[in-house]
Amino acid sequence: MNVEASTDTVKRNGTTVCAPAEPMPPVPTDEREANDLLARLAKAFAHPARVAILRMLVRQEGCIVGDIVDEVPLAQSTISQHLKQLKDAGLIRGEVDGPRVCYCVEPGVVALFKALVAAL
Amino acid sequence: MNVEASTDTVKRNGTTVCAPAEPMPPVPTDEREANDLLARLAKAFAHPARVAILRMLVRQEGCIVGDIVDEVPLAQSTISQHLKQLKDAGLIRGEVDGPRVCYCVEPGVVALFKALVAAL
DNA sequence: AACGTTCATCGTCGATGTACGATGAACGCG
DNA sequence: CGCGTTCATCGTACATCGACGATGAACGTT
Repeated sequence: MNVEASTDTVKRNGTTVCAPAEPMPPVPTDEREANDLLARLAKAFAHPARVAILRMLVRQEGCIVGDIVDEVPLAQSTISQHLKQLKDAGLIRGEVDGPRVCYCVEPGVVALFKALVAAL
Repeated sequence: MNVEASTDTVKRNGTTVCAPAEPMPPVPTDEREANDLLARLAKAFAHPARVAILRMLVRQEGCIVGDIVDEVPLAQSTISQHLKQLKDAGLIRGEVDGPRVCYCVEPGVVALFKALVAAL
């Protein structure tokens, strides 16, 4: 059976939305801490698939894993691994929605990354 | 014989300066290219030592490898490897200065990285 | 020409990253 | 309850990273 049950241009995510976002964490004053943090966040962006995933999440403000699997040409397990890396870096958050999982950007952490890069 | 020949608070880099900088490369219009490029640059920042090195270079506008080896607690060969990665990413440029090598930031590429991140 | 200094490269080793298929856990539905 | 869907995790295989010491190449100095 196909996924197309209700409409023909379904986006799986439907109405799933995210919990309220956290505020932006502070930029470390200590330079070594700032370096470590920037490196950790940069590492999360160090793969094209993860950049693509994060862009998707930024665009549509919450997204089901299946949507990502449809758009990124990688196996489902591989995408799940990339999502885990993004989550471990604090850049995204996953919320269970029945049998599915909705991933959302953590805008504060993205803003922190932008701030760290802009301060280079 | 020590390096301290002329002054006692020597910075090895002395008067070594960099060639004029290149302008900022264009931000790719194709999203996949932008993702690849951002991932490639982010990977260069994905290690604290490389962030520290780049910060040094930004601060003092041109730097001798020995200065970096003095400030970063890693073996000389390891630092050379990190410099190579930064160079391969296009973020820095090395110019031979007698027996030494002066590394300089490529400000256009740094600006490109900032632009790509800011556009997230 | 011989030497010391400076830096890059090589070889090695363990750790981590990336990809996949297979399996498992959680959930809604019939 | 049994079943299909959805996603995470496991196990595996290969590539790359990150660190080091040792060696080599380029250069200035003596």
